[in-house]
Amino acid sequence: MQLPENKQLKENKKNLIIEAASKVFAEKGFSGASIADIAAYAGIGKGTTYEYFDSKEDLFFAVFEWHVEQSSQAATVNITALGGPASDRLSAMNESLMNYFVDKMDIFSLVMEFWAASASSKSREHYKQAFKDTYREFRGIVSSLIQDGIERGEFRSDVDVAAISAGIVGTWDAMFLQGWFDESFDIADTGKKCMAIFLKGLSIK
Amino acid sequence: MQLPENKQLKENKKNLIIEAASKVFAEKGFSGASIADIAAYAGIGKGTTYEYFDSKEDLFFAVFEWHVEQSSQAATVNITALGGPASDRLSAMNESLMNYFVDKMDIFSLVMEFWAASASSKSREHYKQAFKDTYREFRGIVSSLIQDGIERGEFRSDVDVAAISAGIVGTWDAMFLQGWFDESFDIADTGKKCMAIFLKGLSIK
DNA sequence: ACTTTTCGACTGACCGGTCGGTCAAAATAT
DNA sequence: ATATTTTGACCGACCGGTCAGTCGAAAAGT
Repeated sequence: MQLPENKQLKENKKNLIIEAASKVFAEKGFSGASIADIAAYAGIGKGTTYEYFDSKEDLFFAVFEWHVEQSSQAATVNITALGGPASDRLSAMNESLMNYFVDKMDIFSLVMEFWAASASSKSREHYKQAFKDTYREFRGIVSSLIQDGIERGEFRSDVDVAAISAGIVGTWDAMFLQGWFDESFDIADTGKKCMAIFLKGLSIK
Repeated sequence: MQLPENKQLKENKKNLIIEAASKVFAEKGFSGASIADIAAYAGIGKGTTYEYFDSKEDLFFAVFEWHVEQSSQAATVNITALGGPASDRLSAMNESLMNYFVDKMDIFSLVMEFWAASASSKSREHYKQAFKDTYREFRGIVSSLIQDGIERGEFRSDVDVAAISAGIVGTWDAMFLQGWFDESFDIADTGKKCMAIFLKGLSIK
């Protein structure tokens, strides 16, 4: 089979470019990074980039999707299988996401570039929609866990599940934002304590 | 007195430019906005802009400081005077900030541009420092309120005040982020409910 | 041989920042 | 009161540099 092999190669090079672009965009921002920079970093010619992506915007969006995919995996890994108390699973999810991002704090600058793209890029609506879906997905996962906890009699049933889910998901953004600006801010520790407060508020007593 | 009147005029025009720049930057982002755009929007010549600001970067930073000032006022107004229960004052602060931003949701795109500037602008350290200070200020205000509540016997004393403050302050960012992407997300309502959870977690019982 | 992929020189649009000229009003002289 | 000079805010044409995207030629693959 040649075609798949061909496709495979294509796909590999595409990923190579995306990873290079990810680094360079993270370093210099969307506007600050030039296609020439990215191509040089990837060790290819400038023109080659355009064999795989139609435009700079297009490449940037591909980088975006790639990272959405990655973090979505970090969120769900180790959680879905596990069948213990809901509070344990929420804590596990919390820890998994914290660790994922603390490890790659350097790419958090990209997240801010993506947010900005949702506000003023040419394809802002495209980014907005993708973020909207992603946040919904994350809130959905948390909601299910909370709902499960309620049904097990672990959590109070008079809480607004959607609101708390938004709060918990939001706390992740919040921790990274504050950690980004302040090196002395302990992201993982503060995140854990915030989760504890949420769990205390949810607890049946 | 001639000099102050002169200064006054200067100051007025500076503000005029800042406000125009604020609109245009919010609309098109830092890179997308041209000085020509901004000058046209302000109804002045391009060259005039440079009588008041050294560079585009400089102007953008002025816009940033202007908004930091504004939101800082929105945070503290109605709170410092009031002497009721700490939980009431926290709720008041929550509501004041929510209302301030919900009213001017359109400028939230600027916030994201500022965040991005802290990551990849030429003067990223400048922005980072300013954000660090601002977040510390906000966390400080919340901390004092919580501390006060603990001393009044309103709140439990075995909580990590700094962590909860970070959580509460972070929730504001979080609500606006999620509201930004999703029109059907009720920022004010969800914010209120999250604050309620935090207060429940803090409550002496 | 010929097809596919890679490449980087080139182009044209764009834009930040400069600068010499203009003009109205303030200061000064008569 | 009127004429003359000085000032500096204001302007936009212009310059120099940058960079996304193109394209034809060279290299690699088959």
